Amino acid sequence: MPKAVKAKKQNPPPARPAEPRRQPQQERGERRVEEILDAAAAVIAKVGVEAATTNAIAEQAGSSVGSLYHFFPNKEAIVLGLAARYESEMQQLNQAAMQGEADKLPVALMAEGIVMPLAGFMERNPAYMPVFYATRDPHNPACLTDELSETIVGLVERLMARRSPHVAPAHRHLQASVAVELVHRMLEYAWQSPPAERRGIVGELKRLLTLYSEMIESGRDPLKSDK
Amino acid sequence: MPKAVKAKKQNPPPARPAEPRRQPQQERGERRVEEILDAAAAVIAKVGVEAATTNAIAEQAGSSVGSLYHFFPNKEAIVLGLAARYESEMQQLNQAAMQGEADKLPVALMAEGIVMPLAGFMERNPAYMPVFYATRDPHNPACLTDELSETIVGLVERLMARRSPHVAPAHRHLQASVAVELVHRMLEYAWQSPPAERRGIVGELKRLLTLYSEMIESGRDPLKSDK
Amino acid sequence: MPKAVKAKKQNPPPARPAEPRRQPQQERGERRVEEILDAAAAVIAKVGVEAATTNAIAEQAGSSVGSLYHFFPNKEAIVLGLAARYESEMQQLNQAAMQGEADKLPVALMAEGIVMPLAGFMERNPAYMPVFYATRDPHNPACLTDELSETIVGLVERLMARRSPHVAPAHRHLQASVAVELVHRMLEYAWQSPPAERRGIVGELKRLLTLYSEMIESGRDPLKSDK
Amino acid sequence: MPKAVKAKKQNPPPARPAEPRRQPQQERGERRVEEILDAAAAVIAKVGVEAATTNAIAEQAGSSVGSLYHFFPNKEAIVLGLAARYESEMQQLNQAAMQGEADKLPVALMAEGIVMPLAGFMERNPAYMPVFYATRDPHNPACLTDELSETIVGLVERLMARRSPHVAPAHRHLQASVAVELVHRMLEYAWQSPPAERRGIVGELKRLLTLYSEMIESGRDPLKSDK
DNA sequence: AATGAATGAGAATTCATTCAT
DNA sequence: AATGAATGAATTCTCATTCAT
Repeated sequence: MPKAVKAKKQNPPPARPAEPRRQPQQERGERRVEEILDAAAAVIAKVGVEAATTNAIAEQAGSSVGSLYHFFPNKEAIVLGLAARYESEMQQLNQAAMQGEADKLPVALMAEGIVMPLAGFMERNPAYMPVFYATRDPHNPACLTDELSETIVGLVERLMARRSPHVAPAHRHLQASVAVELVHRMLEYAWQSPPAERRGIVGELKRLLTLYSEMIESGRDPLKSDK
Repeated sequence: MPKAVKAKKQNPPPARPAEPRRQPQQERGERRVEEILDAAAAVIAKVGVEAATTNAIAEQAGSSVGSLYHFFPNKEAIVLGLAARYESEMQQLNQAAMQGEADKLPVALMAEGIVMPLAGFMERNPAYMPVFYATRDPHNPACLTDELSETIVGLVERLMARRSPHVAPAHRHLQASVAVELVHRMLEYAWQSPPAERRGIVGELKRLLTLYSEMIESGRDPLKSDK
Repeated sequence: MPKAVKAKKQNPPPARPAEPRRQPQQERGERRVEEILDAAAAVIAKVGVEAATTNAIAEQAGSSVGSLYHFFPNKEAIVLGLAARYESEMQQLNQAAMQGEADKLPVALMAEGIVMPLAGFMERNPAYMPVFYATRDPHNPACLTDELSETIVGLVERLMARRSPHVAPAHRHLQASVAVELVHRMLEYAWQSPPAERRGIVGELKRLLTLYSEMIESGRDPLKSDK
Repeated sequence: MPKAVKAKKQNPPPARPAEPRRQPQQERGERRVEEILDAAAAVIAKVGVEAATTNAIAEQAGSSVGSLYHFFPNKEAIVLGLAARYESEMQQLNQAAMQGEADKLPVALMAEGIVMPLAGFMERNPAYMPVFYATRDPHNPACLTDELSETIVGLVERLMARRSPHVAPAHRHLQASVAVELVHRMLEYAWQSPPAERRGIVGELKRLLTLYSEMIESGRDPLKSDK
């Protein structure tokens, strides 16, 4: 008798607000929050988001669960905290890549300037992808849909607006989103692959991004072009 | 001597018993295996791989856990069973798209012929992406690295060999892999997005694939191309 | 392709997680460890080792499974913890029986002094035998081979060395082991028998031990003794 | 809140009669019963009584569970069936050892004649000890208390009656029981020990049995002898 | 008789979260 | 604030036994 499947239900139903239980005002508190996020990143890099237990994170932080729950209302909040931290770092990287001379750079160089810093970021932050994926997974209660990359997409849109002012805004939004996802997901692929293959994959990604940018800036639609 | 005693453990390595279950010997059994996989797909589509419990799957199959474990040694095997089923369906789709006239089709049409059937497949099989992702996640014990897509990559390589015989085999392998992942991951993105946006994303994916194919067949490297 | 899929499995050898639990850090924790062992002894005395469930033990301890698993990595560790506790109690009993005047006591009195305290111990610790047997059963994962009684055998050997210095050490080890097992197993028999018969069996055991000691000390081999 | 521990309860409460479901009259049925017992012995020798599953036994017998349950009402009955088979073999061995010339043999030779055939029996029947122990374990539902060895004890008593007619019958029963258990349990010890040590242990057992027999036949009580 | 699929209660173990100290 | 013990629902998996074919 096929019945409705129960969704996984965690112990009590913790009201979803999930904002940090208190804004740490003392420096010690802020340091602790950072230590916990560092620990969470380390644990998540090792075992993934699901398998990262709050106890493991606390231990890695040289602390105790109880202490951890002083600063975060639940595990989800820790993941979101990490996501927020990553977002702001990413933001800065992207800002750097998309400002000033980026407006007039040849597309190939622009692609290089966007992809390589991100590749470096992923190399340095092995927990980024698991966190990113968890916050995108519609089955995950901590899913952020896309609040996370919206700001980055915004950056890209603005860069595109400067380089290709003729494109309709709605279309531009789509193309910016696709470009952002293209870079993200192919970098994820690169880092899921054996290290020896990464360089090659990243190269192809740069080519893809260059081709896509050329297309946008030229206004050509390859699906219709019969040249 | 009030001490928490350490277990000796680590005896032999019986990880989990996980003995392969007997192949179904009666027709009824084969039907059951299919029903269980169907049920697993339904549950996974609803709640994801991690949250899909064996009990929920059994219930959805109108069966009991015991019966499920009669055919599958553990939950992981169910996911892998689904993956295998998907792979063979995918294989057929791709084979259809890459045979015969695909050799001489214009790239845009070839891209269309590859992307659209896959998009339809994903539409019909909402559990495909969760399963695919789980079997790719290095943190997941059921991770298959890439046995799964190797055969598809092989198909693509052969198509490419016919259309662009000049490319070096090693490079061709890289490009085929990248093309397969591009399609996969961007389709995943499309299906993680609100339905209204899917058509647009799929359109951009077709453009990306077309551009990439053009690049390969023309032998041009956009990273070096003189403006 | 309706096949029961074989799991790949056999990854690394993580048998069971079974990480040794943290030593209790607070006084409360030490108390809990003792309570859990007490509860385990009570439950095992009632239903045996196999049938003693962790939930039953936790309940008997007035605790919860989770708490139990806070201190013991698995059920096996609880049994081993009990075994260790018993061993150290036994050690003390034996030490008392084999020191000082035991060196020159007539064999019959020595046997009395060894057997009776152990009989009392078994009377007071009805879980001893089930635990002892489980830790000796080669089919049991918690089998300790004989680490457990080695220390007791050592005590006996030393007593024998003082009383019968002429015996070759290798032979002495054999005889000490046999004596220890004789006492153990016949006491087990006594406690598996109806209470009314115990006294008689224990008496015969004392006779056997006395005869065996006489034999050792006299150097006579009854298998060769002339009629 | 310490509560009463629930005893392990197997699925339905199968009425304890547990006699073979049918007396196999056809030869084929008898052969099947024997095959199943052989299979059970093999499996039990490998994994022990508790871990021997009915499915494993059926498979080892080249049969199916269903078939197995045609001949035995439950697992317990299989173990008891094995026990009965062993008992009758043992009986014959003992009968051979205790007849005719055993009446006048020197004790050392009598001990030899009793111990060695049993040692050979245990060597040939590695499932004997697990089965024997299971049917003696008061926590085991298949516990037979001592119906099993009663007949053997009877044999010994009769031998003793012929060799030492002066002993009071009640005392003789005790001594016969103790002698039987002595041999049994020390042989069990020998077979739980590494093969290299067995010969030595069996030798000591023969000495013990000889000493005990000498004591009985001489009427001397070593606990009182001050000689 | 034989086969093997079906059942489901029950066992071990985990882990997010709370609470006493 | 910090610590770590306590909780217990939830999950995976087992296995004796029954049943349909």
